[in-house]
Amino acid sequence: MAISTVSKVLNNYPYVSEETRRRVREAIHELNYIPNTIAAALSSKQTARTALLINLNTGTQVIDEITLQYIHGALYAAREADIEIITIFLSMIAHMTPEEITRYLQSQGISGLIICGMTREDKYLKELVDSMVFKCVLVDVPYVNETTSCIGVDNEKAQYDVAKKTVTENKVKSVLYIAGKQDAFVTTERLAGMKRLADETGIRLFVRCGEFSERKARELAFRYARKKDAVVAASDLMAIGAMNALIEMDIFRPVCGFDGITLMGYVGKQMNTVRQDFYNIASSAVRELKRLFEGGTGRRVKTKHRLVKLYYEDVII
Amino acid sequence: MAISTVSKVLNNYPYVSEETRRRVREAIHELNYIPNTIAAALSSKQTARTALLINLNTGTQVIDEITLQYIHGALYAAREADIEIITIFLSMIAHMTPEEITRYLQSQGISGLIICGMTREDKYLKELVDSMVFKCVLVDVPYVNETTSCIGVDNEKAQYDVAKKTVTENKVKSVLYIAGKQDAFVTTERLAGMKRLADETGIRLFVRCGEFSERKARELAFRYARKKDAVVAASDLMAIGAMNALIEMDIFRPVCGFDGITLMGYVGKQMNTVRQDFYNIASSAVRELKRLFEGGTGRRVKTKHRLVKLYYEDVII
DNA sequence: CTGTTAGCGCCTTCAG
DNA sequence: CTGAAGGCGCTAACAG
Repeated sequence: MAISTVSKVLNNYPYVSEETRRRVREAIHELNYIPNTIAAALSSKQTARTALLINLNTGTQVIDEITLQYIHGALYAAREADIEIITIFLSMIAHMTPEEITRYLQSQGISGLIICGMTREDKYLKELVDSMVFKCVLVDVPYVNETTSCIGVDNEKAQYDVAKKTVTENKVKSVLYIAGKQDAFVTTERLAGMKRLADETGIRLFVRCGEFSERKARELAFRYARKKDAVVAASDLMAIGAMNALIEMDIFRPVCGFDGITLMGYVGKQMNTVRQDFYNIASSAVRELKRLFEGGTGRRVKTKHRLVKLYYEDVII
Repeated sequence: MAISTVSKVLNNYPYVSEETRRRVREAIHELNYIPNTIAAALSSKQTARTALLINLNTGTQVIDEITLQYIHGALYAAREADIEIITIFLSMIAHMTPEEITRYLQSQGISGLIICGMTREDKYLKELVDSMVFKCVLVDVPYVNETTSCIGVDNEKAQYDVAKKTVTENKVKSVLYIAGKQDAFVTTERLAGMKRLADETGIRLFVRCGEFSERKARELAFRYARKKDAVVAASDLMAIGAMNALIEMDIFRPVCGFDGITLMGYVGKQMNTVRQDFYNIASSAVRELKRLFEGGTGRRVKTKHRLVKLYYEDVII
């Protein structure tokens, strides 16, 4: 039995008789043989090692939850797809030049990147992506090139859908829309969804920026919600802020959010929201990266979203 | 210039003249040479690859925050210590037998483990640790053997310290102590700290199990807090629950927690708490593992804790 | 179908 | 102090 035959069995190559295959398996078992991935990688010039680049800029629990779901989804899918992923926090490479980063990653044998939480401020990431040295998948950032795909929910449609549900369920005529951060990628898209809804249904739209801040949203609701029929927020956190304001003012307005996060607290109300399923987005990202590895060209992938009602009374820990 | 000379320069070997060293460095720069970690690992039978095993059993945001801090701290320290870490969620291996897990890890060239979030239910992990195939560092689980160290705050002392602070600051005579889960490793230790405090100061201790649940703690506070001078909880989350109860009952009692997590909400009160610094614990774990790699034997490491006052009004996101 | 033979890119003695 | 040579464990042609 030759070394190479074993290799063929291990890698499920054709042209090995069932008999030999069986005997090899047996021997492997007897000898408690443990294949060495490192050597295999070296020999085959394995080309699917990828780095999961994670931005950890804010330390809020909501972000933490989302981040962790990204990591979890990506690692899980990677195992399924049999590609090796190493996790890297952006803070660990943010001080390096794009060239240094490239070298660092290449020395690790990395040829693919999945980037989560990239913002407009991360110029060096943009350069990294544009150098086209790596196959990239950007999560929640609408940017594409030859070797780069992006993935995320269809923010425009999702915001449209969830707001429409709220609006039609409650015969709403005017809406306070609490948008996200001015320069965020998603803000524009979600706002566009709201505008389309306003055009189609004729509701009056009143837009203010909530900065993705619970407190800010709360203040905005205090000032403007009374005169509107409903509040639509571009994130669950802001929706919670608005809802707290409504409760304090002791008035009822339907509220809807985005994200579908698990929250802790005593809000005790329900609201419509978009569940993005970060876990699934990350695993889709891995699959999309695999497509790129196999020669596919960059494209935009929009994942499905679901609309759910969250009842905050139920999620007290 | 021979291949081997370059290798020597790269690995900072002695017996290379400064002149040659300089010339090699220069050439490396000119040629934009990128060393291949994979090959290096194969050749040197590198022995420091480690797996970070993470338990993700509960999906609460508090747990997520802690988990993420563990991951972050470990990855960061690993980079400093120049050891390679791969992240693995326990859910990905929980269905395997210890033998399968061992094979899986060994085939990846892994010889060290850092285990976060292990509970008494994870029997297969215990077996894995006891097989002594890997060098292990257990985070927050007091168990040690020849090749296994454990690390974490001194729960007994920390609980003692923070409660003592609260007790002496407020001239307390009786305390409601809301303990954690019955069978958790940390519960016993923290309770011991409280008992010592009671013995030393003569305060009356009234103990109930809060299961690490905000809701449960709230209920307990409703029932018992009125007749006590202060509430000490074995976690911040439970402290928040208790505090909410106090607010609803409109009575004041000093409250203290554990963990030092960032919380969201409108509790608007302050409380004493133990800041555990999960990030630091994880990075200490990496350093401890390095010690094991270098031939050290298993031991228990207690990390320092700090006492802090949290003002929840300030941490609204 | 099975076995032989080169490497993969680097580290590590061991002579010069 | 420098260079030549033999692997590390595996894969990938290529001959049998």
